[in-house]
Amino acid sequence: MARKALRPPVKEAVIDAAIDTLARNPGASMSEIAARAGVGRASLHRHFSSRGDLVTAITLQCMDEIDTATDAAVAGARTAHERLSRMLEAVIPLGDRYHFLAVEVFDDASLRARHEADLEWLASLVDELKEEGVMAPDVPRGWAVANIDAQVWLAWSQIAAGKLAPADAAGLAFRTLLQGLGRR
Amino acid sequence: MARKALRPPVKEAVIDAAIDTLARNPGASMSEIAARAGVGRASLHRHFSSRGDLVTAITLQCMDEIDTATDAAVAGARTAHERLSRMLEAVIPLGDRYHFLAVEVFDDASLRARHEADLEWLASLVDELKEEGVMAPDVPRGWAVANIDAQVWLAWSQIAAGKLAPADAAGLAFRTLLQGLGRR
DNA sequence: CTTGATTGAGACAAATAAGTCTCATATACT
DNA sequence: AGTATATGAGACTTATTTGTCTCAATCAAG
Repeated sequence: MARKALRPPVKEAVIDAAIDTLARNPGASMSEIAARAGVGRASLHRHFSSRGDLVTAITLQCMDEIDTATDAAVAGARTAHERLSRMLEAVIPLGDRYHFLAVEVFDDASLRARHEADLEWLASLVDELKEEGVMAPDVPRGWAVANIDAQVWLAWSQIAAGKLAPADAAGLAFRTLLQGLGRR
Repeated sequence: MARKALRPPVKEAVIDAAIDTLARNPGASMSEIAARAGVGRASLHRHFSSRGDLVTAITLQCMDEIDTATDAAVAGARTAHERLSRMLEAVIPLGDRYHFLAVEVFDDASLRARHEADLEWLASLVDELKEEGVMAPDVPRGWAVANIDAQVWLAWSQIAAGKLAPADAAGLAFRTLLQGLGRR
């Protein structure tokens, strides 16, 4: 049953290490990333020509992962209310990816555009929530979007800090979003 | 009535410029900060021996400003409910200071300790809110604290982006905290 | 007006990080 | 086993940034 000891996939290790490292410190050096990936520094440049390339590739990968997970989770849902809930359940476990996106500054124009598109998706979800009477109509669109974004970010931060059980996170974020922290 | 054209206070200009610049880009160089302050780069080192010194000084100043503003605003309030409201009203206009603190990583141990103390103050406010029946008792302490923190951060971000009127910000944050974005 | 302090500008060395290249080694594939 | 490919380690150059220093100009105060 012993699997042959395959050569570890360097590129994936680098991507994971970079997401992890850059999420904690956006100014981390290539050496730090290589060290965390358990890889020689030269190998980084074999897969990504420059630091900017690496950051762009990682950003795109994170966006893809989040979008894919969101689409799959939201697929069968009938109401926006349910879509919001399922989206949180799906995305919060990907918090490290999400956290990276929040920390990273998009210098690339196409990345900014892509991010805008994701925010626009959230904005139309907000509109639907209002139509369903689940969300108060007088809440500004941008405010609602920013709050949904923030809940995902917060949830993962608390999980990563060991202050929140992963199983509780999405439910807590959902409740906080719609009902706040107030009584009842 | 014409005031004598006094030499502009360099140190204060540097501090303001540093807060502003570092809030947007924590990795900003001393040259960038000097340029924004309209000051020679050498003058930065005349007032702050190293980059670390500057960051520490600014961090402390931001903490002091926020604590002072909070204490003054909260002074006359009778209920925790009112203290929360007044705190938001006082701190959100200092958002640039606050934003800087959120972005900055505390490498200095004493700064970390000071920040912990501020969070502890929030935590006891949370406890009081629960005793008053304003906040749901089953909300985890850390979650509540993180959410209050996040609302201040969010409010200022939206203001800075021109998406939210400064006059509406604190009220919106307060309502969102206690009632969420839900209807009623 | 004179004196002393502060500043801006620029030169300079040291440190750090990015990117390139080489070479010996290890792995995968046939 | 034999070959081609990928890796790790290190040397090296270049660019950027930090921190120091000097000097002429400016400003404030007596």
